Amino acid sequence: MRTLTRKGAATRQRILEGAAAHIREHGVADMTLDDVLARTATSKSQLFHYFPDGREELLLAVARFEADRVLEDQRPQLGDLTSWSAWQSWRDKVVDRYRRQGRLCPLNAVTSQLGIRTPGAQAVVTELMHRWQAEIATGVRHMQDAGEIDPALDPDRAAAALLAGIQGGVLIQMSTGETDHLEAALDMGIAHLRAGRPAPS
Amino acid sequence: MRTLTRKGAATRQRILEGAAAHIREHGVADMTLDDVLARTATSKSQLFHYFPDGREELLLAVARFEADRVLEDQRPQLGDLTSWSAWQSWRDKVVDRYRRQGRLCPLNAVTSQLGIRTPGAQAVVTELMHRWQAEIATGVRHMQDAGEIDPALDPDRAAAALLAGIQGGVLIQMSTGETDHLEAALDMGIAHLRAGRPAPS
DNA sequence: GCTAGCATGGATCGGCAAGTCCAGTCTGGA
DNA sequence: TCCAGACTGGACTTGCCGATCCATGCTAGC
Repeated sequence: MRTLTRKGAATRQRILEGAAAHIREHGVADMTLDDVLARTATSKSQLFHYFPDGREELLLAVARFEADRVLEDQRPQLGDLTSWSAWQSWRDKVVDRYRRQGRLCPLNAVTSQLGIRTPGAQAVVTELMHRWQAEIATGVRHMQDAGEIDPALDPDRAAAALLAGIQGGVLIQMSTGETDHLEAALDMGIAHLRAGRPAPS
Repeated sequence: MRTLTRKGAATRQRILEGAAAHIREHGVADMTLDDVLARTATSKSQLFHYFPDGREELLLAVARFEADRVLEDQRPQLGDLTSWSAWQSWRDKVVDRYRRQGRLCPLNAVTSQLGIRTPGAQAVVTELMHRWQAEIATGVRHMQDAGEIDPALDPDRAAAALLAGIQGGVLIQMSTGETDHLEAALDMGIAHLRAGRPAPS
């Protein structure tokens, strides 16, 4: 696997995306390697050719794939939280993204399947959370610089709380199918940011 | 299984708690029925005698078992959120509970394993969330009656947001091992409740 | 103390799915 | 054009684990 021909890279990608799609539709516990092969018109030797460690390596690759999507799906709003209307528009995008996704969170599914024994999976999630939180915190700092948020507020801690609310909202949605909690958490988080702002000069 | 003798009930309970303990230690994917049997000194026929639908029924029972623990572990504080110091003490108890529990959340593990195809698992979680949210909302109403929280605030929505923060904080803890997000979410949620309170007469 | 039916032990089955292997094909650089 | 090595197909092995079954112990009410 040192060198991949174009054809090889395409096959690898097809397997990866096929696995991701299957997981999004049926969950990870139901995913068998043969399912992926059938869906992607590939054979077992190919799968093990591109993912020598088999199922585990494939799942980890899916986790990375899905983790990348999460932040991308919030662009460009996430990187540009420089006005209250931008925050609102980001909030709407997040809600919409997860509403579309439905009850199944592929990333949570994969990581909870890989579990403790695979530190790699946790690293993927941890890094995602750090990047996500950092981007939110940047937005908070922007608003502080603009005098819209109390400068005494700790941006990282505020971002952490907001991120936790999002994660929990999505988690609850996985059971209830409703985005009420996600929306409430986002609205409360943003309201809290606005509440403590200095009086307009 | 219509009637259980005392001995039978004890065996059933032993299997249930053994399974729960194994899941808490090793995760659900690693749990095999033989593991449970070995740990509880029982035999396969007993397991299927008390859980005729086998693994799935056992996991569902574990989910219920763990769900009950969650709220019980927050007593008596959760049922008595009638002063700010009570809220703070509840907050500390929640953080402490999840810090003890460590990276593995048995309930999340079990439900994400049972997944979509078992509506029962989702029902267990959904009901837990409803009860939890209702108890928090009751606390909010108490504080509103006491004039400590803005009466214009929607108690259910505030409770939903706070609950989402908790869930997300715990979820993030499962990857990072840290309770920072959980604490930030709780603190922000409670701060938000206090922030909008009417000026003391 | 008898007996109906609950409780237990453990051997065995059956199937599934991960992973291996080898034989054969295609690709691209020299 | 040639060939090393990348790519592909699919049968096969292997081991695990959920589930079944039946023979045998035990309990509890009468």
